[in-house]
This record gives sequence, structure tokens and C-alpha cells, in this order.
Amino acid sequence: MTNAFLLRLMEAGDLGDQELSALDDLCRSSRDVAAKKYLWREGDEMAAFPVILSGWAARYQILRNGARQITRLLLPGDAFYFEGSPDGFAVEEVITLSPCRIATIQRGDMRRLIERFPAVGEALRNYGCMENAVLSSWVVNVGRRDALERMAHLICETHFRLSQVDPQLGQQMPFPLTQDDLADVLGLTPVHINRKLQQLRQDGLIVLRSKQLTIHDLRSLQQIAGFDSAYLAPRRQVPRQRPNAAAA
Amino acid sequence: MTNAFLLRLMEAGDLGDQELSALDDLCRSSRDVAAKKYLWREGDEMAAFPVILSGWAARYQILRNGARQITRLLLPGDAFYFEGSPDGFAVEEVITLSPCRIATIQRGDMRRLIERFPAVGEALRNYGCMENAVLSSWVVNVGRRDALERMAHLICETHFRLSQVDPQLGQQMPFPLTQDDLADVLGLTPVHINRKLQQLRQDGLIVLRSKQLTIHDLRSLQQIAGFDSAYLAPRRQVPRQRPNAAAA
DNA sequence: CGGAACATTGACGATAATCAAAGCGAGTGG
DNA sequence: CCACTCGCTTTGATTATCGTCAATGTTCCG
Repeated sequence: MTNAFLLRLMEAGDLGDQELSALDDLCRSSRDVAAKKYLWREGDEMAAFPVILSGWAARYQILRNGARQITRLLLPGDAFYFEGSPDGFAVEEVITLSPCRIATIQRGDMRRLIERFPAVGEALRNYGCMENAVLSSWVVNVGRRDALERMAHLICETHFRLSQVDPQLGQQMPFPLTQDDLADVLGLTPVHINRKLQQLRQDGLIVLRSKQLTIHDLRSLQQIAGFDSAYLAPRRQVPRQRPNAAAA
Repeated sequence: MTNAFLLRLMEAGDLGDQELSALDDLCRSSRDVAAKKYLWREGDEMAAFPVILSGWAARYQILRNGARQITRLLLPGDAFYFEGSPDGFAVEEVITLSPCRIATIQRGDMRRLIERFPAVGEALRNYGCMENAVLSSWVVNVGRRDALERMAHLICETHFRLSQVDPQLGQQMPFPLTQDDLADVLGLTPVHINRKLQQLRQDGLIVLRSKQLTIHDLRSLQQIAGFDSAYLAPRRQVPRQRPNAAAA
């Protein structure tokens, strides 16, 4: 039972063995999807909600002028499109960034499960809150940090979120984003991304080659980014630390 | 029963009279809060979740360098801090932007209500999805739109969200944000906000005076912003329109 | 009346965008 | 097996949007 989705939900709520194995059952049927394939595009039916068991995907919007903004990275364990209404809030499209394994849970199944185990419903609500927290932090990132800080923050965030569902994760991690993708995540241009990436490399903080990212100095990255994992890990935090901002 | 929170939840899910009146009961006890008061700051207890019955508030983060980014505007009917875990994802602080009337619902009461009426739980999950959609659109806004477009989009969004809980809303609406607040919403500087506001005024699109905003040309604003209300109103949309992007 | 918060204006600077071209690397097909 | 191509990365030169700094106006409120 090493299902990434279960691990994420366990972060979000207190689930017993019964709940977990029932959820696991719902993830039984899964399929493989290649990289750069649409998981969903505007106009498609969406009668179920997909869960990413492995691989990376992205939600994004395209503006009239053709600009793209990625609004969310979907990492292993992430789910999307909870809404009950078929014509939901889904203005966005989804594409895989790497080969993915995807489970598709039928809405009806999930609804029944929640009625049987209210704790699952609560975990899902909390999971939604965590998503909100990530989105908020992206708004902050794009709104108030410069290019280097944004990159550092993104790296810290993805590393942490990956480590939540893969405790063995060390310095090295998959990082399937191209520089164009990175630009569309961080609200910058590919050219600028390239230059700032080089800066991080030259400073010896990271190595990024053939979609593998090696973090050589996590401390410095967190320092640059002002990264604090609190928003991603509600119950893991030991004592809540007061701000006490002795800022650098 | 003109409670703004109920109106928002009715947007999000199918609630019957029973559910609605039970929810209404939970909002009974409410209090008035003046403008520019902290509703919540890091370190505070948060054993309940507040609901805004009237007035505006904002969630924000402060960075080490003192920069502030507002991550969410809380309009009438909005709730915050759903998380069940007391040490939740609450890295952010909340402040009122105008005098507010706030109801405080006890977590336990809400949990019991959801167990009795699963539809309420679903509505809350959907409401969380709508929050997600708003946050996504903010990421897009700050990431890929220039100053003028951002302002226009924010105006369209707030006007629409306000109209959802106040059907009588016309051209004119409350707009309690100072230019500093606006800057912190849009990821810009107050000086720049000022200049772009003047541009909107000179083009005859809006009038903004003493915290009242009058929209003289909503069409043009939407045009500038590339605004489409779909992401805010799931079930109201008549037929889902295909992209068919004959972009300007 | 006085003061504080907020709005406006101008001059200058910097981060990031744009444009364009060249290099690199991996997979494909001849 | 090699040439070719396509996607991706790198580099340089120039531009522009937006930020910074600083001063002056204005409105509101006790």
C-alpha cells in the first residue's frame, strides 16, 4: 500500500486502515500516459476525477495572446477536479510533463465512500486546503519575488512535496520541466529562466541535467527563496513557531 | 434568509431548505469588526472558521524584506480556514479592509452538520474548488498579464463575485482598497497602480472615488482583461462554449 | 487647525522582455 | 552508421515595463 495518493491524504487527515484500503480499491484501475499528452482539455467530459500515481503533470491556462501560465504542478499523489457538478470550474487544461500512471476514480464511488467514512470527506477538504495553500504561495512567488527567488522557491517546494510521498528521496529528484515549462510556471521568459538557471549552477547550488535535478545546497536555496515548508505540512510541524522575524 | 454565505454555498452545491436553515443557524452569532483590524494573525488559535457576512477582508503574506502580497480577497459570503487540524496550513494573516460583520462557526458544529447532511460537505468541497479557481486565475493574472490587464481583471472579478451575492448590484460597487492594497493584490508598486488607474479613468472606463467604484464600460474592461466568468460560476453557465478562440 | 493617511507627479534606474542567431543532443530514417 | 531534423538550450544586443526615490498635493478626521 504505497499509493502516493493515500500518502497525500494521510498528510491531510486521520485515516484508519478501513478507509485506506477502501480508497486503495478505488485506485485499482490505472493507466499509463506518455509525456506531453493532454489529460484533459476544455470541452472534454469529466465524469470522474483522476489521481496521479506517478509522474508529473500540469494545469495551465492559455491567454488570448497565446501566453501560457501553468497554475499547478501535479505531482505523484495529486488529484484534480473534485467538483461534483459536471460543468465544473474547469476552465483549465491539463497536460502530462512526464510519463504518468493515472488512476481514475468515479465520482459516484467517491461520494459513496465519503458517506460511509466521513473522515475521507474531511481529508479531501483538507487536501483542498493544502492545494489552496500551494496556490497562495504561487501568487506570492510570482507577485513579490524576483526571478532567482522564484526559481529557488519552486525547487524547494517540489523537492519537499516529492519527499512527502517518497521518504527515500535524497539530493536527487526527477525534474521533467523544460526551460519553457519553467518559464510558464514562474511567469518569466525562457531566456530569462536560462540565465538564472546558470546562476544557480555557477553558484554550485544545483545541477540540472537530462531531467534530473541534484540539489547541492538546499540551505542556500531555502535562504534565497525564503522557503518555509509549514504551509505544506500542517500536522508535521512540531510546535508552531512564532514569527519572531529576525529577518536577514 | 439573505445570508451571503448561504448564497455562496448555493452556488457550489444543491442544498435543500433543511440544509440551508441548519447552516443559517450556525451563522446566528456574529460580530462587527472595524476596518484594518486583524481577524487573525500567525500564532493565534483557530478553533473555528469565520465567515464574512458583509464587508471586505484580505489574506496576505509578508516576506522577509517586508513586501506584502495579498493572496485572496474575502468578500461577503467567503469563509476561510476549513482545515480540521488546529495547526493547519495557516501561514497567512487576515485583515479587514472595511468594516465587516463576521460569523464564527465552531468546527465541531460544522462537522456534525456535514455528517447529517452530506450535501453540505459536498458544497464545501466545491466551494473550496471555486477558491482554487480564483487563486489559479490570480496566478495567471500576476504571472502573465501586464499592469493594466491585471487591474481590469481584478475589477471584473470582484464585480462578478459581488453580484453573485447581491443580485441588485449595478454599475456601482464598494471598493475599499487603497492604492497600496491594490499594489499588494496585483504584485505591483503603488506608484504604478496610480498611473494605470489614471489611464482607466482617462479612458472613461471607471470612476473610483471615496471607496466607491463605478464601472462605466464593463465590456471594455472585460476585453482588456480577457475576463470570462466561467471559472466563478460552474452551474450558471448555460451550454459550455468551446474555446473557438477567435482571439483579438 | 493640525496631522496622518492616501494620492499624485517627476526623474532616473533596473529587472526582465524581445529579437535573433547559433549551438547542442537525441532520436529517426535513409 | 551517418546525416538530418527537431526540440531544447545558450548567447548577445537592444528595449520597455515597472520599480525606486523623493517631493508635493489632497482628503479625511479628531
